[in-house]
Amino acid sequence: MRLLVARCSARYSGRLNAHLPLATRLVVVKADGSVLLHSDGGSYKPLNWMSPPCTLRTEDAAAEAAERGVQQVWTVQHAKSDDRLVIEVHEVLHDSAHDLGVDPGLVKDGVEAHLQELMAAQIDVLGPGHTLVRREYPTAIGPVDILAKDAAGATVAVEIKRRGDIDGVEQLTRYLELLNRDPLLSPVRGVFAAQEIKPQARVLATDRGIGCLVLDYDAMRGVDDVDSRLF
Amino acid sequence: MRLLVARCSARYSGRLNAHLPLATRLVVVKADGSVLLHSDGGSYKPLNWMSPPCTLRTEDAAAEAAERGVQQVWTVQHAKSDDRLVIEVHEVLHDSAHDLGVDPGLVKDGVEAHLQELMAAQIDVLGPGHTLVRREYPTAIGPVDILAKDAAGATVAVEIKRRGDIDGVEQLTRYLELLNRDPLLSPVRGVFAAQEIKPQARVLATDRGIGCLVLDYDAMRGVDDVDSRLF
DNA sequence: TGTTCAATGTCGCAA
DNA sequence: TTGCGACGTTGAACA
Repeated sequence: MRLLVARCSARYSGRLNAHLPLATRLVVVKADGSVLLHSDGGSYKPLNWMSPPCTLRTEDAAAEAAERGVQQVWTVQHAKSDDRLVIEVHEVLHDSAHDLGVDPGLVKDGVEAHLQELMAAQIDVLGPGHTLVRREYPTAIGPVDILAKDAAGATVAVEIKRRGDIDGVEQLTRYLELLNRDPLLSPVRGVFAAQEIKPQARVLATDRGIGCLVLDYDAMRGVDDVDSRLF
Repeated sequence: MRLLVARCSARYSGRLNAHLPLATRLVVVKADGSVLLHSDGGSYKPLNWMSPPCTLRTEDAAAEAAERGVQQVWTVQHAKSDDRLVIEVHEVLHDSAHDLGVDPGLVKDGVEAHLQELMAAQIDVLGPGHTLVRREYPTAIGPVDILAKDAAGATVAVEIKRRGDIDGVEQLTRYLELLNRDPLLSPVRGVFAAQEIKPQARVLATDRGIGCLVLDYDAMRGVDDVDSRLF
């Protein structure tokens, strides 16, 4: 990994065109040739970058550029597309290289799949008398998160999201349309369940006769913990 | 901005829990207190990070941690949430600080807004005789990108995307359904316009009687440049 | 300040 | 490889 702190300007062309005026920035060159251009603020997203696979070519500035104060020109060319990042280095304030080795990677502990597990285990959050048919009920266009029966024996299809927006309602709508073609299941009622449901999504769901259910993750996990202790 | 290259492990807790095993990494501390943890590969996304506003506390390792080889413990606490990143520094290989100043920021060109401008100015890409009604035509569920009339005076609703996938077709379908309820506009025809249209999106659009239009950004910009020179 | 939508999104999984 | 959905999404525009 090479770290450069330098006054520089940059130009990206590829999926869009973008330009960075002259300023002091951090340039990170990773072992795979990828390049990040960071300012001293903002978030983790660089001002500009090039993703691997790509190649970096560094060269002294041509006469024309040197007159504008450019010392070096770094060209980062993507290997599989026309994406290109050109950095004009005006002044180097720091330059160092480091051998980092391979990273073992991040170990995550997710929330997303957990909601589905918890809901399957506590299917009565749908209302008294509900029973689980199965999780990930397969259909031609993908698995329905949860299929259940209500107290009256009618089928209920549940789509679970952490954040419930309009896309999730569309997804559930497609499932319902398909499921309702099956005479063994029809009529199938839809429930859109999420930790948070956006107003527009709620309106759309309601308009289509789909129920909305806000899930309390902490409460459900709490119940689950109690269960865990009992067994 | 402080740059640290160090053997370290890290633990994040907040919206999820995650752990980074001991390895050599780059730690970037920005002027606003935000922290990035980068490995020597992957994309521009750090392995772990803390976004501003947050505060960094660095301290020498307690006896218990020192026995595990830890020299320093860096705790990055988010100011407005419980998000926390704890870095255990085992060995410092590089440590430097740099004054970068404020960045003038990135200038972009070629995003969806540009496409919409260009298309409004060159509405005849829809076909001869088309006229613009207005951009961002408001409806109850959000603005339609472009509303136009064709040569015969019939209404055309256009949804513009940089990359056209299935979501954009769904969006346009919702607009069309709504617009067609308006007797003053109905019947409204739909056109899905994008620089690139995914095959699945094209199939879905065609199935719903929605036209597909692939936009050549460079060509449209070229025409626009010519116009700019003329007036 | 909150909501909505685009993004050079990126990332991971499965068909 | 491609499609598809989630993301500690981030970021910007707008109400």
